[in-house]
Amino acid sequence: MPDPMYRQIAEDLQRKIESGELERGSQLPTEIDLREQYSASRNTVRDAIKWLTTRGLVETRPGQGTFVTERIKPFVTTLTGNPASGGGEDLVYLAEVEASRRRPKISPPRVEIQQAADPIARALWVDEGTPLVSRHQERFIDGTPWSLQTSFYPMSLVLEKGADRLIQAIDIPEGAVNYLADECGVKQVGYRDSIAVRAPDENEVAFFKLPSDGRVPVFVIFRTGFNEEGERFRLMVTVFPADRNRFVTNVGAVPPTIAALPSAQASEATAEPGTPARDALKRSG
Amino acid sequence: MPDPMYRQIAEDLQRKIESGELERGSQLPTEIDLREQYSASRNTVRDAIKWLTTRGLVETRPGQGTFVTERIKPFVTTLTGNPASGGGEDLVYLAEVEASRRRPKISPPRVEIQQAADPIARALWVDEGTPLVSRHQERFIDGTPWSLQTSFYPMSLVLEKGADRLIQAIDIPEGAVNYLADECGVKQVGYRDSIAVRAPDENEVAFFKLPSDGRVPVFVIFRTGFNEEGERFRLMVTVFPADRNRFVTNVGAVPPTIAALPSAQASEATAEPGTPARDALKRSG
DNA sequence: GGGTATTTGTCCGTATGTATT
DNA sequence: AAATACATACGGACAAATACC
Repeated sequence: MPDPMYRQIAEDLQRKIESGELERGSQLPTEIDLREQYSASRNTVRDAIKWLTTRGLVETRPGQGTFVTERIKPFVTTLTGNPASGGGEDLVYLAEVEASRRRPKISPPRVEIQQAADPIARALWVDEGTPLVSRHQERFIDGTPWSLQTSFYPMSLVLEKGADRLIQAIDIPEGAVNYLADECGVKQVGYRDSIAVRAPDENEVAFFKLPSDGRVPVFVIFRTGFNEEGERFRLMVTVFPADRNRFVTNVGAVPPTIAALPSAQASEATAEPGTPARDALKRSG
Repeated sequence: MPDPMYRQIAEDLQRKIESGELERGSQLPTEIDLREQYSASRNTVRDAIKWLTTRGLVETRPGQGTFVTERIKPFVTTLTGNPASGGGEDLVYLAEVEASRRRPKISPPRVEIQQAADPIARALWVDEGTPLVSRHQERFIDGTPWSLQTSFYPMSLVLEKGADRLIQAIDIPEGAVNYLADECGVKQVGYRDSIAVRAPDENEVAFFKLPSDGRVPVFVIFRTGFNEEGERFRLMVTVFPADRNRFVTNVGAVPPTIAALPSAQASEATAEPGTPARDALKRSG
């Protein structure tokens, strides 16, 4: 039993895209042209295009046409670092981005005092309603939006430990983890990252300029920081668009990251981890 | 200027779902009913449902109806472990799953000899065409498909180091990394994980029983193993459905994982990392 | 800036097929 | 076998965005 017609059209176009017959970034025939090519109605052609759109193969631009999507050069973030300096925080972020010859930018933080709500309270192991400081920052690379980050700290750090700079809407250049260690004696001896993926919400679609149909998911990374007593004193929630980001963790003795070697950077940073898995499975399936 | 009608319908239904007015797993009114409720055509109602479907809020079942999607209890995999025992491989996988009182199952491996193709050759730093052993396994939890894993080893390990069991289609119960260390003196002193997300291919849709429109992405984890000389001797590619998996990495001194404490497991394992970020952004936006 | 042609987006109505109960 | 509900496919009309003259 053959596939429905819109699938046949979509798969034929997919084949042309993957074979290179339709080049990356080039424009597809208009819906009217495709209607004639495939002897189908315009709505059926649109269903085929929608199928390709969901899979990220093409994108439509009102008033212009339908285009084969370009490959985005991914940015690689290393999650394992030095726990005492906050690994993956501002400092590491800036160094890592500059090592790959891109220009980072961080917005000034938006600081708020909140009452701990359910999921955040649970992650920090505090009761709901506990006062928290939240610091929210937008991060850019080469002018394009890259991540949204919100960090949460118990207000007790400010009230009892004197961490006044946490409630000031000013960037902490040396990193909040270093600041807390140096000024307040609260040392981060370890952290745990939890990595998940979900559909973006409206704010994220707008900020990252993602397609409004929500087909591009976002990474959500929860970083819980532990002090010397094994207590949770910090939660950092960072959201990254999944189409332009990779994450790396190193365990044990591992040679230096490729990104640290500018000359070799192009070779691995641009390798798309998606493709080989698919190839491997297809070959062996 | 208001949104198009199908968006208004979709957002009204979304509100009802998130407010609990429409319960998880319950059936929505039929398309005909919705057509009358909202005074729209059936096609417009279908556009609204499609919008909700793309975001994973509802699912349609031909002949039955449209249903609010149930939340899936995620399984958490720890990526950081003991490099010498393969961290995150069979042994750790089984222990971790059993600690959370779920029943794991691993298929016998499908073993093949391949010539290294582009992306895999690059990850292993070998020339294209180099002979490789690939070992492919399907992994299940509680009978449901959980991951697809393919490991690649240079054939030189078999030919020169005598790692004969790599080319036998039999599971290596102690783990391939332990086997290579004990039998062949090839010790894994570290590994690097690369984490990406992409749309599933047809094999993955079929195996994981994902919705065929490809809206549920998959995690792809590349694990590159390094020996004492800092050489890459192993590549493991694992694919997980993104809707039922989370990943955790621990850095520095971190208290034991929640999953290791069966009583407390429910509290954090079921916390959805997606929600708090969204809440946080909404509150502060 | 304005007007026009092109292209995709939205919305309608209808008919028929397919899966499930 | 019949009823129900979603899936596919067609055709038409107008709106909105964009590009170009």
